[in-house]
Amino acid sequence: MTGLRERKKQRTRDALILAAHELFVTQGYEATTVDQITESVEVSQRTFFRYFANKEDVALALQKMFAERFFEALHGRPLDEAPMDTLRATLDASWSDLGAAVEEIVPLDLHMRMWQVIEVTPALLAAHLRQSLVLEEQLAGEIARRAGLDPESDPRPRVLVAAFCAVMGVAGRHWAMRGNASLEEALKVTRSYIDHLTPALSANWGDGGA
Amino acid sequence: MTGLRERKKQRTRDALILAAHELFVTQGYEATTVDQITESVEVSQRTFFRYFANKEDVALALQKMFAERFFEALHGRPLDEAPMDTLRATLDASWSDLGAAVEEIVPLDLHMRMWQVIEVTPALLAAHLRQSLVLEEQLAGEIARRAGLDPESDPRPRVLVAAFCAVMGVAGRHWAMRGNASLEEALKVTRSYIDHLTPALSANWGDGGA
DNA sequence: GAGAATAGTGACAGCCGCTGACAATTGACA
DNA sequence: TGTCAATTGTCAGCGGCTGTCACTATTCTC
Repeated sequence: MTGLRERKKQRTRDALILAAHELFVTQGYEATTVDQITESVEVSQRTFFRYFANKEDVALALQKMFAERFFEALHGRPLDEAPMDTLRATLDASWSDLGAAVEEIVPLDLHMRMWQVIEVTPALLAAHLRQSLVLEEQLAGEIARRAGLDPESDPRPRVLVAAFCAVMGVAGRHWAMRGNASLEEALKVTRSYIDHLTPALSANWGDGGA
Repeated sequence: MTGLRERKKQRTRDALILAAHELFVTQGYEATTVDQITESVEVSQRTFFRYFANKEDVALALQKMFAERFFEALHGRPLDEAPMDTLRATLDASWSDLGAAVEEIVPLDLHMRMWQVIEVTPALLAAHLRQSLVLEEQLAGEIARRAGLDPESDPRPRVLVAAFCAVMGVAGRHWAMRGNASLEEALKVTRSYIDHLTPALSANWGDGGA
């Protein structure tokens, strides 16, 4: 279906991601040099930087895939849902597809451990947060479009999406550090955290929420 | 009150921050080299890296000051406030003090323009987001402590603070790019965004919120 | 199916951020 | 004033990243 050239490119790209993940997870991100990655794939360093803008990029390639899929999944939702329900439903719907897509490039277990490396490595965490912010802005634009609002003037889409993504982030961090390394667990934690959002904003925390 | 040595250190540090800000704002962050900064202050490059862990650090020094002051101000709040009210009140209380503290190092106008540079420069935005996350975690710990909750097991403090900080971030970005360059305006925007949080989470957006 | 157009790669040189090590200088304090 | 400790400058060097150019591999065209 696709040309030989294209397939070759895809293969080196995937190989770079896989090799990088293995090295990052075993040695740590900072301790791994780009040269080590390229040596293990047998390409030149220059080639690496033709596939990835920088060293962070290869570490966050799968996270980026997540963002793209999530955004696409949002398009498919029916228009009569309330905004918050749309986000929640998109989460549920895109979750398992995502696992399969990841597995085609690196084993899921490796991906999970990479997630922890990201949380623990300042440079990666920073880049990851910025990437999440890009997704957030896309989501806000789409939510506004669906609701027929102008995303520039009406703050509600941005505010809602910001809160939603923030909670997703907290859940992700909690899961990466303390949960068990399964996708289902991650989804469960995330859903639970999102359900805590509205109650947490209310004045009194008298009842148990742990 | 303090020794000569201490004062000298403070002065070089402030001079570095000021020089860096001027260069970043006029030339852009990436286009400015550390050598340019140190030349304009007449210290060696090595000295620069003894004051700042990296180039990003000097650009975010004032943002860091903000975070520290905000966190300290949280301590002073009465314990009988609801968590959300505490955060809101801390915001109001610490705002103007902050302007004064900044002005001692760089002119407020320069600081405002630096804020825009941060939003526009990927590397700086990333570092800024990570720094904000550190503040977020501190705040969550303190909110949990005040409420007598275990921050590990109870998600509510983290969720509340995450949502609050996320909205503050959206407001800050909106103000930096589109608002006028005054502190009062920034506070006004931020307050307004926070007031939109709870309504934005509700199901229907029928009423006008712009 | 041969040759032209194009895409992808490797090799090399070089800038810049950042660090370790050691020597030189400067302020603190008796 | 002399000693000690803190601060700084100098130098060498690593690693991330980029521009350039020649070379190779594929796709396209006739």
